[in-house]
Amino acid sequence: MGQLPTVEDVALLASVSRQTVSNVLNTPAIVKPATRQRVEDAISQLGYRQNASARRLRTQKSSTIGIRLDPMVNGISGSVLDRFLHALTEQADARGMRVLLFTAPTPDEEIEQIRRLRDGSDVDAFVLTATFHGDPRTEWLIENRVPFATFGRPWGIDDMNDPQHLWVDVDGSAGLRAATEHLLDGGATRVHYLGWPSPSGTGDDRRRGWADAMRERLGLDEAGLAALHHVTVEDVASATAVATALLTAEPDIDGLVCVSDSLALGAMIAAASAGRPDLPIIGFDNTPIAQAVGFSSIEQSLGEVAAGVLELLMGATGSDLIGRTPSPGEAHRLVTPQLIVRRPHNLPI
Amino acid sequence: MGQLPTVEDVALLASVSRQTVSNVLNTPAIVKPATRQRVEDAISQLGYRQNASARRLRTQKSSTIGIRLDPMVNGISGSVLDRFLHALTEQADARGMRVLLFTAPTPDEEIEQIRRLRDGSDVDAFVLTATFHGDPRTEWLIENRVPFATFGRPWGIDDMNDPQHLWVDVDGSAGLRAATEHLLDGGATRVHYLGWPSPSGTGDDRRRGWADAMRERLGLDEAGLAALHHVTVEDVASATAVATALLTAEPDIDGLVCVSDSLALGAMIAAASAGRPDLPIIGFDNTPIAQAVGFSSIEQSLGEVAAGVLELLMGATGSDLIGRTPSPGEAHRLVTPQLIVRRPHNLPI
DNA sequence: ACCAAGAATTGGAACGATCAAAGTTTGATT
DNA sequence: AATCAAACTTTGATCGTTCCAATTCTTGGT
Repeated sequence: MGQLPTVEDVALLASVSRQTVSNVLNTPAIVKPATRQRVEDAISQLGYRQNASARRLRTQKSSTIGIRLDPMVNGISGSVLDRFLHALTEQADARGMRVLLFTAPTPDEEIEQIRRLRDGSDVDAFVLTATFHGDPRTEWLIENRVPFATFGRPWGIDDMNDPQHLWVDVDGSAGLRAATEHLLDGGATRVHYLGWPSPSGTGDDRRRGWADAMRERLGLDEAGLAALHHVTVEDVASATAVATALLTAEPDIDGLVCVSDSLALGAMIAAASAGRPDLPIIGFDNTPIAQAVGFSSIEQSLGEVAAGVLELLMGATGSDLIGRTPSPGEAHRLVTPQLIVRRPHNLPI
Repeated sequence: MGQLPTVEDVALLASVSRQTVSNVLNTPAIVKPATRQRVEDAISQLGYRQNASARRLRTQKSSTIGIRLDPMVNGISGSVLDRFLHALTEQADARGMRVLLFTAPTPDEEIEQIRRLRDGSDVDAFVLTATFHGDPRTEWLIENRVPFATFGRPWGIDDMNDPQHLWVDVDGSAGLRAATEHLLDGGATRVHYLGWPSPSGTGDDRRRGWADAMRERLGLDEAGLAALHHVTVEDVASATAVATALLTAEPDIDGLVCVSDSLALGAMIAAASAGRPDLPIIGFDNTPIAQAVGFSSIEQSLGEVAAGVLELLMGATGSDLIGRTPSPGEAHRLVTPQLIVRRPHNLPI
C-alpha cells in the first residue's frame, strides 16, 4: 500500500511502453485491440488512476469549469442557482470535467478571481450567472479570450447576437405566455400581472409573454394592458401590500400571473386574507415554496440549461473545450420552461 | 502577450535564481528583505502567477477540498447547504484552498467518486454533509486515511468521540432551549413541540432542548412532556394537518416550537386558518421562508461551521492540511445557534 | 522474395514548480 | 588576518504525464 501506481508501472506489467499506455488512455483507436486489452487489464489489476496534476501540467488544461457562488443566493429564488449547480456538476462529470467554486463580492473582484484561477491554470472555462445590463465581466472575458458561457442572455441589444458570447437562457416570455393562456383557457378574462419595476431585462421579458397573450386573445391595447399591470420589488411583504390594494380596487380580477414565486407568495397571502383563496395565482421558478404552499409556477429546466452551457463550451458530445468559434447561429440557446399546475392551494381558506 | 511568465522569468528579471523566487513565495522569512523586495517587484511587474498544476505535481497536494452537492438539496431547507457552501468557499479561499464539487446519487457511489478524486490527486480533503446513523462513508474514509471533516456529528454513540472523526455541528438542543425559554419568558406556559418521528439524530437532539427547558422551568415530567409533543414528517401539508388538529384539541396552547421551518410554515398556515394568527411559532434554520412569512427561527451560523471545519482540517491558521492527529479534545466543535425573533407575522390575520 | 506505405510502438524531452544538497557570501570571534 | 558558523543562493534532479520524432512491425502489390 505504498505509492500509487504510475503509467510506468502499468507499462511494465503490460510489457509495453509508457506512451502506449498513454495512447490507450487518450486515443485508444490507434492502439491494436490485443495490446489495448492487455494494457486495460494491467490498469485494472493495479488500480491505476491518472494523476490529474501531471496531466494538466503537460496538456496545459485543467478540465475544470469555474463558477462563482452568488452572494445573493439567499431569498426564495436562491434554490434556482442551487439546482443549476447540481445539474452542471453532474453533466460536467459525465464529460470528464470538474466544477470549481469561487466567491467574489463585486464584479470587479470576480474578474480578479477569474484572472487568478486562469493564470494559475486552475480553470479553463467559466460559467457566469446573473448577467445584467452592461455587465463588465463578459466584456473582459471576451477581450482576454477566456472561454466562458453565461446562464442568462446579455441585456444589451448589440451583445445579444454576438457569436463570441455564448449564452443559454430560459424563455421567460414563453413561460408567462403559457401561464396566461392556461388561465384564459380556464375561462378567465381579467388576468392581471404583478411584476418588477422596469427596466429589468428578465422582468420585461416575462411581462411581454403575458402582454402578448392578452393582446392576441382579448384584443387589448396598451392602455388596457397598463390597467392590469402592477409593480413591486422582489419582497414578499411588499407584494402582499400591493396585491391587497389590487384586490380591493379590482374585485372582478379572475387570475394573476407573477414574475416570481416571491411575489406570488405575497399575492397568495393577500388573496387568502381578502377572502379570495381560490383566485388562481401563478409564480415563476417553481421553488420549494410554490410546492409547499401549493400554487402553480413556471419551472425552468435547469438540466437543459446546464446541458446547453456545456454543449456551447465543449461541442455536442466533446470532452474537450472547443475553440472559440461557434457558428453564429449556434452560439445561443433559449430553453422553454414548463408550467406546473397545482391545485388546490394549501393556504387557509 | 505570448507565454505566461514562469519562476525562471521572474528570477531573471530580479537577478536571482529560481529557488530564491520559490523561497519568496513559500518561505519568505528565510530571504533577506532587500532581495525579497526585488523579487516581489519583479513578480508584480511581470504579473507572474504560480502555476497550480506544476506546484501540485511537485508537492503532491492539490490544495483542494471536495464536497458533494447533495441531491436532496430541494426543499425549504435546501438553502442551508447553499449558505454553508458559500461560507466554506470564501474561507477556504482565504487559506489558499479551493472547493471542488461533485455529485453522487448514493453513499456507495459517493465513495467511488471520492476514491477517484483522491487517486487522481485532484482533491486532498473532503467535507461531508448530511451524516446519518451508520454512515458508511466516514468508516471508509477513516480506514483509507483520507483526510475529512463532517458538518454534522456522527450519530452512533461510539463514534461521537472518535478523535479520527473530525466534526462540527450545530447545537440544536441549545437552539430549541433558547426558543422555548424565549416563549416562557414571554409568559407562555403551554409551549408545544412539533417534531420529526424518532429516531432521528438531529430531531431527537432538538427535541431535547425543548424538553429540558420545559422540565426545568415548569417541572414537567415525561408524561407531561409527551402530552405537548407532536410528530409529523418534513412536509408543509402534513404539518398543516397535524397543527390544525392540535389547535382544535388544545385550545389553550400559547406557544409552538418546531424542529424545522417547513413544519413551522405548516403551523403558521394552520394557526392563521384557525383564527390564532398571533400564536407564537418558532422554526429552525432561518430559511428565506421564515424571513418572508415573518416567523421567528433559529439561525445556524454557517460561517462558524465552515470556519470550524477548516480549522479542524488545517489547524487554527494554517494553510496546509494538518496531519491526522488532532488532540482528542480538539476533534469536535459544537456551534451555538441564535434565535432570530420576528414580529409581526405577515400571514393574513 | 522485395519494397514501399502505413500502422503500431518506442525512448527522449518537456510542462513549471519544489526539494535536496552543494556552494557562496556575510559577519562575528579568536 | 584567519577561522568558523550562520545565512543565503545556486544547481541539478524530480513529480507523472503527454508530445515529438524516430523506429520497428505489418501488410499487400509486383
